[in-house]
Amino acid sequence: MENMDLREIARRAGVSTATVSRVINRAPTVNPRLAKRVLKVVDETGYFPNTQARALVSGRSKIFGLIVSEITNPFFPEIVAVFEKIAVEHGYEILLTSTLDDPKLMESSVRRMIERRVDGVAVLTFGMEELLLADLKLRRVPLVFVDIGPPLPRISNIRIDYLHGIRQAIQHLAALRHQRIAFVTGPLSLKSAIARRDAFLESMQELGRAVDPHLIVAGDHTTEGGMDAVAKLLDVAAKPTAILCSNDMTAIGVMRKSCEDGVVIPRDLSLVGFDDVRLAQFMLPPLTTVQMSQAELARLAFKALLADVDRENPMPNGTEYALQTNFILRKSTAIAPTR
Amino acid sequence: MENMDLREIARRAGVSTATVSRVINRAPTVNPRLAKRVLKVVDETGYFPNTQARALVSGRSKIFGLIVSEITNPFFPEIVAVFEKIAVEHGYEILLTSTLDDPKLMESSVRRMIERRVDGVAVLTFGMEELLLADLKLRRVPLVFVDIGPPLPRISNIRIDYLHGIRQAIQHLAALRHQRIAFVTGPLSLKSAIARRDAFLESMQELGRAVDPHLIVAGDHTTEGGMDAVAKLLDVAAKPTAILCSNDMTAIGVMRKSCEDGVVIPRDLSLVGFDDVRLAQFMLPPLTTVQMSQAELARLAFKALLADVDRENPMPNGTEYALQTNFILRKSTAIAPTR
DNA sequence: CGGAGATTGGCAATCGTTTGCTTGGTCGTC
DNA sequence: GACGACCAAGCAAACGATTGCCAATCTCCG
Repeated sequence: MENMDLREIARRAGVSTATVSRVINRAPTVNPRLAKRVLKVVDETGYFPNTQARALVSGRSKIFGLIVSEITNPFFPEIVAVFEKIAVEHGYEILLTSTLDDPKLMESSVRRMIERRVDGVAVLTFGMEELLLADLKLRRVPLVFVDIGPPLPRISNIRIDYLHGIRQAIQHLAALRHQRIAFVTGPLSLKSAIARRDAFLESMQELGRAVDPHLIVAGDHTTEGGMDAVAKLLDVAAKPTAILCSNDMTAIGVMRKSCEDGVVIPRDLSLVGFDDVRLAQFMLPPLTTVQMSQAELARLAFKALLADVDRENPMPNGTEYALQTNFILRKSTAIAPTR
Repeated sequence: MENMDLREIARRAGVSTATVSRVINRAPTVNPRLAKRVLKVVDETGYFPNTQARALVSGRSKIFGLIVSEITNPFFPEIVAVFEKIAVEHGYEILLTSTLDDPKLMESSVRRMIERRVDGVAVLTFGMEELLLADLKLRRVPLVFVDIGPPLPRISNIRIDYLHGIRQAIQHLAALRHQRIAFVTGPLSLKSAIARRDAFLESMQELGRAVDPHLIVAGDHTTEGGMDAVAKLLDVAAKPTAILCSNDMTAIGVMRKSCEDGVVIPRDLSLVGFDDVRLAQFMLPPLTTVQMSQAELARLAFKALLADVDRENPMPNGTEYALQTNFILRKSTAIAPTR
């Protein structure tokens, strides 16, 4: 029961290991009656094929790597969950690594992926240095990035339309008569953080609004960063009446700090997040935010990888996928306070 | 560069594959000068050993399974992060699966673990049916459970002292003159949910308090469950002035719903959670809770697994580890309202 | 200088599959 | 009735490492 292998199954069923292998892999060339006999033995013995042996000879590990920046950031677990679900449905496992945006860890992540011979890697770090991926590229492993992948065969990109949702958010705030709208950025080492900031600037410009540079402060996509940002913003002479944050964690930090300082949201200050983390709706007040669907992102990433694996002649410039962002109205914004 | 194997390294270094293997595995019997020469070649070629081939012959996959109930519950990502970090430090990878407390998924989880030949499994679902683990037991894979593992060789248990923290919480509420203290349970199919409820009952009894059965309502460890629970509790004739929840997600749901109903925490209602999820401190008001350290739990689980792997003659009744819980005072409790 | 004992490194079997090639048998067709 | 086409099943060679066993070399001492 414990140490079953192909050979043993073959012996018990009175066939060769080749036949058993074919039965298990549903090869069409095997006589149904024989197949049934073999399957019966497989069932009775509780035999499971050894994935490593299989991987060794077939050259396919049936593992996809998934690199995220930080699993404890609530944005990612949802992605992991969906990606895992789909992967399993397709017979894949996932090798999950967190980089914490630390180059050392990125390198170790990539190394781990190569050692385990993954069949593809989804890089959802929103800004990882491409350099470190040289190794992966070299090995012709299919890759999928968010926004930053180079146009090469077997490398896909998911292009995120940050502007769409952010523009809606800004228009919403403008309609509420907010004159001084601040923006808390993410770490500017991340391409995606820059893209969000730029989408903010562009949206403001579209409305003919000048942006006071004092109203753009740097955060780091953590709650702590959000708290620090508020401290800076409310210290300014002309305080903002609305704040847009580069992600929800930042916004949650802003809420927390404002509350401590006696600033009431949304009465005194309107607040908009970004990501639409599941918890956003459970904040008090429920957080208005820009949604970037985590489930959809995971689906696209998997689809991209699966499309490139087994493909003999891949697109020479890779494939592109698009993901929309959308404004979600909840309760953390209100008409601007009159002074 | 791309297709390096032991043989090729051996050829280039002018030695046999056996020697290369020994160098890589730091066998003490190889001449240091030779070793240096081999390592140089390994470095130059960017060679990585093939883990599957290694696993096949050595019988050790260097993978630990990690079964959690739901990765999107903020309690778990922290565990995953710490477990992963330690695992990597020890040369292990992790195979993560979520069961969503669904028997079908539990079975598929176990099957996936066996197929990939994991060297051990940490079952952190807080109440998985033991039945499904029959397969794993049979294969002599080291296992670690929370509270519910049977006393068998290579099976460890992490015993959680729910009572300690919960007793502190109840004493705190009693000191604030709360007469009517309610409890929102988790899904009672989980052993851990039962244990928490029992700890609540025992703590109340210690203080000579009778518990009104109407003040114990069923939740399901989700925010939605917490919201429903409040609806039931505040509908009762003699409303509670304090609520203790079986986990933080439930407490967050309670906060949300209370707020909607105009009940102010902590003025009108004191609230205590359980788990001490990182986000708890960012709630408004910051959530008072009972801490069960996720990092420590992950550390213990890994330690338990590592201790049992490679061990020739394991403890006949398994090993036990203990994890304390502790009361964490924040801002969601206050003196009972006088009516 | 010779031989015992300790090192060092190579040969080859092995792990559990997949799969190209071969073989033996069945069937249809002329 | 013979021949080729076709199908099903088996043989055996990989895949890329580890490791037991043995042979060669070296060391050291009598």
